[in-house]
Amino acid sequence: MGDWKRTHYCGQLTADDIGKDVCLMGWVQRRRDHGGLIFIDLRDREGFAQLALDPDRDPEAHMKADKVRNEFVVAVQGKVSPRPEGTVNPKMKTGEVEVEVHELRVLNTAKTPPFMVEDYVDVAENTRLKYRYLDLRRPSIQQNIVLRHKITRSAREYFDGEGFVEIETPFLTKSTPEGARDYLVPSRVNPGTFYALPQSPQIFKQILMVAGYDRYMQIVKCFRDEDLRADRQPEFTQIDCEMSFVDRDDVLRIMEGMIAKVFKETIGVDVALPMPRITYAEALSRFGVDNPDLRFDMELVDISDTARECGFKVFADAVAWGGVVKGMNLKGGSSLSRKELDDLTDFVKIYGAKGLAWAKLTPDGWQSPIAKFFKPEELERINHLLQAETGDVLVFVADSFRVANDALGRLRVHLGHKLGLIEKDSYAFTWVTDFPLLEWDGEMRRHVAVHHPFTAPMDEDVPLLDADPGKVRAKAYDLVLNGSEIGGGSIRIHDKAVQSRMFDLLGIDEDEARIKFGFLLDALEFGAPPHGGIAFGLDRLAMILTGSDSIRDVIAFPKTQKATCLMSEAPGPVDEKQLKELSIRLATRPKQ
RNA sequence: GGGGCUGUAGUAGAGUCGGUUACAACGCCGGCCUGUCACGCCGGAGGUCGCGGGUUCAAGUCCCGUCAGCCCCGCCA
Repeated sequence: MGDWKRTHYCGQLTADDIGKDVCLMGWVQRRRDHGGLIFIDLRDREGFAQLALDPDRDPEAHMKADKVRNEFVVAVQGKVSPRPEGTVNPKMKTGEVEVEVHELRVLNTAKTPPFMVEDYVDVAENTRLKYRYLDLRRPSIQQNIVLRHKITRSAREYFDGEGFVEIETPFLTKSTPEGARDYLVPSRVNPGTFYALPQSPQIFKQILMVAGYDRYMQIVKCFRDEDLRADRQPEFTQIDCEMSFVDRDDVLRIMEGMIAKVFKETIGVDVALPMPRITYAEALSRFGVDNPDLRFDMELVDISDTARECGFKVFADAVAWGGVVKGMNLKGGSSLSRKELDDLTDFVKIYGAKGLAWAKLTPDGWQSPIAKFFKPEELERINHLLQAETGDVLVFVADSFRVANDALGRLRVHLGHKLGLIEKDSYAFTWVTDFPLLEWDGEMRRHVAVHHPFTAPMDEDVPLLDADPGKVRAKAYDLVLNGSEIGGGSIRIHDKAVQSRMFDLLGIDEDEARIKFGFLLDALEFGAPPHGGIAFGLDRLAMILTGSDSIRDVIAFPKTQKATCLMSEAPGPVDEKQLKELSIRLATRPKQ
């Protein structure tokens, strides 16, 4: 670079800069050699600038430009000038100007990249991940990463203004029962023992409340050793909060404000407050899932009462065995072909449904393989319940409450996309409240916490803890955006007796509770304030705000579905010496 | 653990019914070109058809296995 100092970003040059002497530094996007004149598109974080190298004006710079190739790192000094009449490029932000280069320095050469560093090239994901540093140079990914920064900046600003204190909690901590599989870290100093990387800072943030910090927040990595999905990585980031002396409504109100500020400051969208709320029970009943996508209608309708008496054995039996029959009206869906309807049947089978009954509403009534099993008045009643009109398609699942809701709920979202019911750039928020506290686990033959073991039951349901634990509702809440759970939290138990009762119900005996998180139980006995909090999934929030289909597009260095990093080749084998220091012997040799 | 999709020059693709030397595009290399901007024109190089096995006179193509990437189920308090 010599003594050169960059004066401008490439992407920020405008007509206002005409006449200025500038120094730019960046990467060569493309070189266009006209025999005489050479043009170079120079790229940096902020965009592109066209460099013009004229052999008559600056022969030495022109000669150097002749040797320049894609992705070379180049510095230039020159004058910003208006482009000649007729050569303005309206497609380019800096298309009105160019830099007349007087001097050019090649700061570094580059091998020919394995793929073009451009937005529109379609490259296999494994190639992108192996050369992640090149992929990250692409403008669209850079915009995602910068937008992610804006999210955390806005959130921190907001929380600071609301009196929150950012406090770090340990990564080397203790394995806790319940929840996801832990990532373990062996302790060298204490042979045979392990730290666990936190699945969330849950216990520590509660202890910070006991410690009197009152309002805590942290933007923090969490680790869960579970299988990956398009929106799930083994290490991910939470915007984590906890507050003392608050009830549920306090938490929701303050958190809505944060989300609204983030939306305004990242993508300029005004979020209407307060956000709508729906109970867990209502969400399940109307949408089949606890993360309803409210960008479109097409609600589920329970027709069990009609199905119970009907002549179609599949429906009647399902109800007789304690299940339900639910249906959905695909408004104007008669354009769906027989093949497409069959595909929908395959779709619901993924979620355990045994089949999907369907009926097309023609001017003559039901056109359906199952029409013959129903009396006219039964069809009439079902049509009425589903508000069916000519041109609609009705679909039904008869199964257990869980399977019918799950299958139709997922089908609803599938069809919402397939039938184009979702308006682009729309953001439908809802709080989901009143989750059940506990869920019966048939395999483990005991209750498990729906949220986590520190979630408080609703006051009016506390008596049910003994009578009917499965019926107890929790002071828990999720924030759902466009059908994606972007945050979840609860008011916590701050009373040792209730906490002990909870462990009891979870089949965690006192000794085990003491070993696993006795320190929290101890802390609860030293003046724990009423408290509660929430954690937002930063990655999912960033996905939605950037319109990304994959979580990998909003994480600088993501992992593959097998939880490997193709760039660093982690995880990898370690030296025998390292293992010995850690008192570890391998039962399995790593695959070569 | 299970289901599905994909894998062919550096990149992303075509490759018919199993049949001659595996195509054209972008990129790359060389040459020409003074207003392009996905510059243009001419020429050239570049292949372990993911890997292993099988069927066959003959396999990119068919079969079996395996590996990798992606999507999903299970899992993810």
